Amino acid sequence: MKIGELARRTGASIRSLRYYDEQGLIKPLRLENGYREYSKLAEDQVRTIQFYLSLGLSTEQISSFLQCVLINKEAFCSEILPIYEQKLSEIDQQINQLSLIKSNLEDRIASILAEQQQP
Amino acid sequence: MKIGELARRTGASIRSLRYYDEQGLIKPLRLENGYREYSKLAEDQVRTIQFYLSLGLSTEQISSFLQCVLINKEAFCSEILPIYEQKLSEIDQQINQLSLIKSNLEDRIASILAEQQQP
DNA sequence: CTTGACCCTAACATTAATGTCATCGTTTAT
DNA sequence: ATAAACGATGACATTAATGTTAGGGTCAAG
Repeated sequence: MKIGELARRTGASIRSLRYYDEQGLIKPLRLENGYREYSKLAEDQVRTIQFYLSLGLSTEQISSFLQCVLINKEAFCSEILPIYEQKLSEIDQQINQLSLIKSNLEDRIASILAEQQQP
Repeated sequence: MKIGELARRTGASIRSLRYYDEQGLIKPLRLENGYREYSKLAEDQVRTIQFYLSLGLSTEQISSFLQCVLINKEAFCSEILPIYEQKLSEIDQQINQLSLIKSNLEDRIASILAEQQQP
C-alpha cells in the first residue's frame, strides 16, 4: 500500500508518515519509482506509534523499543519500563508546577472578587 | 541605574531586560551614549514582571495591564480578571490532559510489573 | 594610551512534531 | 497526449522567552 492509503487508514498525515520514516520508526520498501510501499503490518505499526506519541514519548524514545513491542508484549521489552518511569516523573513534576500556578491564580481571582464586593 | 546593576539586583538576565524593553514592558530612559538608564522604580517593576511570567502569562498579556497594576491594586484593573480566568481554564485543561497520561502510564507500569512477577 | 569592564545592536539557536509550499516525476484514465 | 491524482524531496514556518556570539562603542583607572 502506498503512503496516501496508509494515511487515510490511520489518520496520520502523509507528512507525519514521511517523518516517521525519516526518524527510523517505519522504513517502508521503495518501489522502483521511489514510491514508499507499506506492508499490511504498517497500519498496526502506525497506530502503535500514535499511541506512544499520545503518551508524550518522543520519536527517539519510541524508536528505542518499537521493534520489540511490535513482536512481544511490553513486559518483555526491558527498555520500556525506565522510559515509562522517567516520563511519569516528568508528568508528576509538570502537574505539581501547574497546580502551584493554579492555586496562585485562584487566590488572586478570589481576592479581586472580594475587593469588588466590599470596596 | 544601568542594565547590569538592575540585572544583578533582580536576577533577570541582561538579555531578558532588553527583551522586556523591546516588548514595551519597561522602557528605560536612554543616556546620550545610548545606554539604558533605569529609575529606582525599575527594580519593583521587574519583580512584578517576573511574578506574572511565573504565572505563565505572556509578555503581551502582561503589557496589557502592567501599567495599571504598578499604580493600583489588581482589583482596580479590569483587564486582569478575564486574563486570570482564561489562564486558569488553560491550566485546568493541561492538568486534565496530564492526569490522563499519568493514569495510562501508571496502568502500563503496573501491568508490566505484574507480568514480571508471574511469568 | 591602553586595558578591563560595561554597554549597544543584530542575528541565530533552542525543541519537536507537524503544516505548508514549491518544484518535480509518475501513473492512470480519457 | 493530456489532465488529474498521486508520490517524492527540500525548505521554511510554527511558539516565546532566553542563551549565545559577533562586532563595535564607551568609560574609568592605571
